[in-house]
Amino acid sequence: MRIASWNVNSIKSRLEHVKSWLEAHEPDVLLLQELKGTEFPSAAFLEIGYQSVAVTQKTYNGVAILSRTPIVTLSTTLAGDEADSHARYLEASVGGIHIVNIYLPNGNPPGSENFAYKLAWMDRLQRQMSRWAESGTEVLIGGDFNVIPEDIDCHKPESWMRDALFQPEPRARYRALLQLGYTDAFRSLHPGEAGQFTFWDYFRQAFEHNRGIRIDHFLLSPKLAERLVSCVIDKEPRKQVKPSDHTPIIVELNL
DNA sequence: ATGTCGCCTCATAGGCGA
Repeated sequence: MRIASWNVNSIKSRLEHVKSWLEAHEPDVLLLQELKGTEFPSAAFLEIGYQSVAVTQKTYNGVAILSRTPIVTLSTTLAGDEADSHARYLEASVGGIHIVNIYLPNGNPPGSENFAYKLAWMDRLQRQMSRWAESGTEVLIGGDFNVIPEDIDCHKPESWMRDALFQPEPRARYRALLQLGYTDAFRSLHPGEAGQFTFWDYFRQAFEHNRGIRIDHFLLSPKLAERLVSCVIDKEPRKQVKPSDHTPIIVELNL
């Protein structure tokens, strides 16, 4: 089973990019983040053989799961805050696999209300992942985590020192997720490999110089991690005209 | 501080979020 994740930075602006990528790669499942609008073009994806479930809001955020087989929605909200109305979480069962798509808050600037919301969101995610670990629920969590896990995951730590994605607090929380027994699929298969990024700023020709960060991740529960075959970043979509600032990451599991 | 996108509106320019 191949599962991909892609922050598209507006599905309206990126519909043709996503469709052509799906037709070329035919993943079983695609997780999308940052849809940026209430309209989701489910009919356009159905035409090319993908069913979909989307959680949307006006202007901001938004996540969707696309699949060639039926999707059973389990939850559209992350537990722990009834007042949180952001469209950032979608939990589903697809082909017998428990899949969670997240768009973790950006949190900039550090020290702001946004930053506090990010940390609280990560605490809620940790509690949920802890419950799954305790109950032995095998689950894959994928998406835009908005966390640069280690120094090796950015081109130059100095450039990200003042950014929320690189602060000690979110990084400590990301490590805490791993300590619960989850595996960072990409890093486990590519230990010590530098220069592997999923996001590059639009400005200053960041992509051309490979000045990026690795913030789109797949975390696997123990038994799924045993089934991990490959995890690759496809840089090709980032080279296209009018690209998203993120590019897809694809994980393969032998089920 | 800046760079560049995409969205929205007290809309055709500017603010916000990323």
